[in-house]
Amino acid sequence: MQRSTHQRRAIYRVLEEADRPLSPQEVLEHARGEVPNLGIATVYRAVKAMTEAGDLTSVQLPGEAPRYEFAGKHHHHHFRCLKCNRVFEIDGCPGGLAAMLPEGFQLERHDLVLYGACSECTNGSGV
Amino acid sequence: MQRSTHQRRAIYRVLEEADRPLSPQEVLEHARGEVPNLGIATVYRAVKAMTEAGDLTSVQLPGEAPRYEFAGKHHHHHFRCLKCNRVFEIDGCPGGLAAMLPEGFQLERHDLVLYGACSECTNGSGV
DNA sequence: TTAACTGCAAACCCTTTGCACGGTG
DNA sequence: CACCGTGCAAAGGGTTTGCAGTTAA
Repeated sequence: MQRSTHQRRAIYRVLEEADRPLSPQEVLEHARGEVPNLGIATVYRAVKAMTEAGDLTSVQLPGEAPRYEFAGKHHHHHFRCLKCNRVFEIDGCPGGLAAMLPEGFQLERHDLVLYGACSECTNGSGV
Repeated sequence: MQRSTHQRRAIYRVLEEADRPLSPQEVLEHARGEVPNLGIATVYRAVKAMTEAGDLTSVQLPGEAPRYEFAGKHHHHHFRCLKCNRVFEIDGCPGGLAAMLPEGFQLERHDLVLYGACSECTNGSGV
């Protein structure tokens, strides 16, 4: 079993407090508030271990490095802001995807990623 | 403007003859049939230039290296068969995606990837 | 002719690994 | 006390860049 160390608790807490998937680099920057000497290698090792343990899942957007969020959430998708590059969770899910498939194809799962501007980056249109 | 070189014509032809998106490495391997000393750097530079010129588009599936295909196709998505790993184009597109966004978010574009079994791999269920 | 293109190899970036020390159980 | 976990730094793998020679226009 895994040990509960100062570093891992900090990493866990950072992911817990963020309401969005974080990259290892983002985790490092946030967690250094608690553990100043935290190394990036430790973050990589921790998220890998937590993912294998089932506590985290990796969120992989096309062409981008993996981000991590807590596992066990309800089915959801992601939105990436093209200005600040942060990734947000989106609760909705379009229906009728199976109807898009050709004859004989069977749908098992799907990934949907929306791109645009988040509310903070949408200046001048209502924030 | 770009020059028409032996290497670029070979790279172009390889992508033209393939009926699926190719990775730079795959392009290199195929194109070396015509240009034995072709370097990987040249492939990267060529696909980058052709993409910027609008001749190619990159196809990026989550967690996978980018592949390239000819641009100018109609808006479409991709289906990857979990058994044979081939990627197919899907013509349909779900609507109402903007409605899934939180207040103040603006939708610009989206990526949808469907996973499952293609008709050839759906053995025992009607093929 | 001349400036873009190419091949090679080194540089880069992100991620992983090796090692000796520190801390958990 | 035994060993896992950590930080540092070096190694890896894939992509990009610098340079001098080549080639298209």
